[in-house]
Amino acid sequence: MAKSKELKKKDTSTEEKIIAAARKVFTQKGYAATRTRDIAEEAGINLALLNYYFRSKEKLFQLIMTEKLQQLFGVILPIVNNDKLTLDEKLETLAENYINLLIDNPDLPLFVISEIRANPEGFKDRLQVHHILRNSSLVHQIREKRADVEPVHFIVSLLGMTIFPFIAKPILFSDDQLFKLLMEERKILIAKWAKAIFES
Amino acid sequence: MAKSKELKKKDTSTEEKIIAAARKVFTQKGYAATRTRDIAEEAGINLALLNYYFRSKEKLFQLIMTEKLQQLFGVILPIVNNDKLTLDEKLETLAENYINLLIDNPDLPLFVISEIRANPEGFKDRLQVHHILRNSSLVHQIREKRADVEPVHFIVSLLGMTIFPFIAKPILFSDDQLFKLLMEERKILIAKWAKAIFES
DNA sequence: GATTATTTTAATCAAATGATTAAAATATTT
DNA sequence: AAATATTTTAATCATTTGATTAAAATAATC
Repeated sequence: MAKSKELKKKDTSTEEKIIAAARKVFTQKGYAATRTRDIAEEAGINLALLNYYFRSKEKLFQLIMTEKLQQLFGVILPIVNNDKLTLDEKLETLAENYINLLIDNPDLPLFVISEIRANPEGFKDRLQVHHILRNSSLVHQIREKRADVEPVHFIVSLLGMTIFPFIAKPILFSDDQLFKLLMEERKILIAKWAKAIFES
Repeated sequence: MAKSKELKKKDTSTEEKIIAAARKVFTQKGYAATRTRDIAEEAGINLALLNYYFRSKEKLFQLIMTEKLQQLFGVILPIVNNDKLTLDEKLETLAENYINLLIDNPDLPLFVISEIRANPEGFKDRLQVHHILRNSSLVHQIREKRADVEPVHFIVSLLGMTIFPFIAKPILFSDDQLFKLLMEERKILIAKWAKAIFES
């Protein structure tokens, strides 16, 4: 059979079960409030096995954090740096792709921000934010269009309109279904509004 | 003497010192990551005395949380509900007052959101959000102006542009002095941009 | 200066939690 | 079926952490 890669073990390996559980618990409760016992239970295995696979809570956390940072920046960077895209195209693509990502990972922003805040030293270098805000293709295009306003203001507004609803979700929205609908609507709205801001 | 209220004790009472320390540590690290020993140390007293004044970590936390919720909504409600203010006046006042509040309390939004997320049950009722989003004077004015778009979209954008920079501060901004300057600038920008969004 | 109130010291608890271990049980492979 | 690998059981450790206690020390008040 052509599609037989490695069907030797179960559909999801134990390691994967643990990682999936860690992903869920860590992103939901944060590092400090997470107990390794929670992760083991969520994974459907016992604490001893968890510590057999990953030697410590910290190691498991780093794994998840690295993954989440790549998710978070993985969507932005290719767009922000793409010289082929016009400013308007960037705005449209960013809103669309970012909201799609956040609909699938609603906990992502609050998790990453909270943990970086709790332990900033460990991230200072790993973040490519400085580049996005100062040297990216996006920044240059913004400067060209509006030399009178610091580009960071525009970018923060764009990110704010996009990310904030997911961060404030626990406070602002109770109906999960409605929330998803609104966020779908929001893709076009944000692109439109971002353009309006540049013209104002 | 006319201005002698109660000069019997020190300039700041022990109780106040503890509360101030709790305010600082809780809002910086969150409930789960805060140790009562940290608070005691920050207050310059010992753990025994802290537990003598406030019988538990939880009690002290509730005190701070109540205070922070009042801060957070105390600025919004009087504006959002004020029928005397036009929509544009509301936008201007909100941006101005909210950013002033956040400059003095940069940790406020991330703290409140994180803790509500960690324990939503305890807040479901205490939040007047539902009213702000559905029945406030602001909502009515928005609906009048733009019947084609769900008002919550506008409000979320306004809040996003205002609050998000303070939430993302640990990631986006390293220079504290520069950050303050940018936020000052932002007051007028947000009001202007919010208006532009309504017209677009 | 004696009395009262406040704070510290230092020891200690109990519970929670991250982590380890060895042996038994179960599943997988050969 | 035998050999090997995986997982569970269950007990146990060492720390951390919230909380309490009684006695001593210090400060404030009368």
